[in-house]
Amino acid sequence: MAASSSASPATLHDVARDAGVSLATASRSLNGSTRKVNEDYRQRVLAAAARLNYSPNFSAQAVAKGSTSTVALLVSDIADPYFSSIAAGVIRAAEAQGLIVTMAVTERSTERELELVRALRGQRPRVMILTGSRSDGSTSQAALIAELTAFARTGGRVVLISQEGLPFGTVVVDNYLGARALANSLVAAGYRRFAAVCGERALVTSRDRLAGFADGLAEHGIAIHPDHVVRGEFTRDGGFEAAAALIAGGLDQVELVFAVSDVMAIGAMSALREAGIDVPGDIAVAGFDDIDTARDVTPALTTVNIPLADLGRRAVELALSDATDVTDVTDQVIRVETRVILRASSPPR
Amino acid sequence: MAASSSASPATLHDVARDAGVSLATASRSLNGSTRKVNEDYRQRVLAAAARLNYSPNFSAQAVAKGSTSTVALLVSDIADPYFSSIAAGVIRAAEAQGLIVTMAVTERSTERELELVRALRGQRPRVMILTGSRSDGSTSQAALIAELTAFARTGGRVVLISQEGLPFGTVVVDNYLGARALANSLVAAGYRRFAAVCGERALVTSRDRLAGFADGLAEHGIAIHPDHVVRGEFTRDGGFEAAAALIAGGLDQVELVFAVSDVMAIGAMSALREAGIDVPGDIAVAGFDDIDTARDVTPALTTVNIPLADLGRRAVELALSDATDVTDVTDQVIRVETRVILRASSPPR
DNA sequence: TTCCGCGCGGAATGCGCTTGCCCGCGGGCG
DNA sequence: CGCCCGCGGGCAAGCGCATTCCGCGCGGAA
Repeated sequence: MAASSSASPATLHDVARDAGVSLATASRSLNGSTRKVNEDYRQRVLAAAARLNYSPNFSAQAVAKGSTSTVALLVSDIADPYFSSIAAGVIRAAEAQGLIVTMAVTERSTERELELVRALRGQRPRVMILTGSRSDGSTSQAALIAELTAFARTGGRVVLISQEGLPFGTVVVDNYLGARALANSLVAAGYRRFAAVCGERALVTSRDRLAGFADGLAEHGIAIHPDHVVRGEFTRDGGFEAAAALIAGGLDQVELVFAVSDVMAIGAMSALREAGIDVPGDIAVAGFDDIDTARDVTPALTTVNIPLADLGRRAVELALSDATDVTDVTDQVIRVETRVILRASSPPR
Repeated sequence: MAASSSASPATLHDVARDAGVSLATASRSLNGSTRKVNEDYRQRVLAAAARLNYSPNFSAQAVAKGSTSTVALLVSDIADPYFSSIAAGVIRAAEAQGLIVTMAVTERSTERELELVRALRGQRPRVMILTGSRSDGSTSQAALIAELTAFARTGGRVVLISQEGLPFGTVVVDNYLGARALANSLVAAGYRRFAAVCGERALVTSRDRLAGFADGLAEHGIAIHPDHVVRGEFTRDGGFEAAAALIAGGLDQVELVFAVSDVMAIGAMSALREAGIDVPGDIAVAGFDDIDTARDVTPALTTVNIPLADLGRRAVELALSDATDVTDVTDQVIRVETRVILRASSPPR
């Protein structure tokens, strides 16, 4: 006692000595290998481990067996409910398999994403899950793919969430179809004049949703006036600012504002409220994602449901499923369904 | 090419051979040790590394130098904005120091928390950050402390967020004072009759906030009727149900419902709304935490601000600050300030 | 010209652990 | 009664890397 300051952790060697057995036996007792070990010995080892408060060194184990049991997860912004829900799904599924999750945040920068992938590769994770919308036209895109490919070729599994077309396992949301269905529902509810709050032009997700929505409207001969399509960051504040711009530009007869994500929709609602515009009295709003808070804002937000936690869960399942030591089953695609949810923010007209 | 399937990653050895230098030189070139290495050689090594797409094996590095550069973070529920904001702060601060964050989720179970701490110890993280309210009276509490102590004694740093009294570095929020200040502000705003929506009795955070609030009211000779203190899970749904119970029990002349957390407050607001009770027309609401969505609900939620991301940031700073190889500077306490934020959910009466 | 010291590359050691392999022992079968 | 086989303990060889120490070569001082 007392000497306290910073001893080093007990090693397997210590345990073995304390139990009076060999290293091999200690190792085999503690994580049951294929080999059996005499129950007496096993108990002795377990007791010694407990006595010494032994905790196996994962790094050493990883080095020795040449594989880890970690999952690396890359998200744009963990404070964003969209990502945190997905992360929750990933973590839950991973922990169920005894895997540990390491997480990194790109802050929506593709350069940073590349850096992080490079860094995470050093962990030799079993699985690497990337989420967040791809931006095409990014210069680091090619480098990213190269890095991921290198990782995959050395036995790593890559799964992308919500971004199609890359040669890896993928869990996608049908943004286009979901948005189109939403548009149809809204037209059926009596809306005719729309505005849209979008993310930056390069963001595939934003673009797909806008396209789906526009096409849905087009089926009914309705178009969104170009002036009524505004853009901002793919965040709550981006939605706020875009909506503010929209208001400043004059919303004419706009009846409903479609925001390409719930967080943007919520920002937009705040902007409308601040401008003294009543939602849904003066103008209706709809979003996309069905994040938890969508039902808690007032009026509750009409949106398109995505089973977010499921996205995460299925991503790890997809990653782990591959017993198939494959050439290119690697680019499997799981498509999850969306569902239009009409709430008070878009009452029937 | 083509052979594709699962080669093993390039090792430092490969790089050294490819560059025609020794292992030592390669190592020194790639992560600049104290020793200098001839610029020519260095370039050769760098080139070889790039050519082979080399990525250093962190596990091996960890084993070799006997220390890792990871931070382990334990939260109750990553989808809860309270925790995800803290996590965001932790991750940002950790990444700024070149540390990798591994995350685990306790799902509010103390047994699970213990298991996870045990597991995470195997990672030999530099720092372990636990967040989430302590529940006293838990049987695993002692075992948890033992585990953490063992970890700390072997050189690990433990930091607790928002839970006082344990012999480790701690970042605390003054829940009591914050709630008391809130009570004072609300009384000043003209409120006199209160109800409270709380978490389970054992949750220290919930208890402190309720106590502070009650004492704040007591300063003005006001008390909360025991029937008007309801309990539920420390979640959005818990708040919803507790408020529903409150409503069912009859709210008499209650003017304001204080929920001990914003998520519970938001649940409570939903319950009130569903019961046809107008907020704040019929009844006002206040919460605690100032999560992002507090300002986006309607009416915007009166609450007590906690700089959540800062909590995370300061936790890692505290953990890393200790150059002091100490006996028990380890139980340092950083106290962060709270700030009452009055919003539309509690207009002056 | 000789010697010493310094700068820097390389061989070797070790980190904590897993696992292939050898070997001793006991039991079943011929 | 002897042989063979299988069970299971232990030895030791790594896993990929950092780091210590050794030694070589070169430059400057005497």
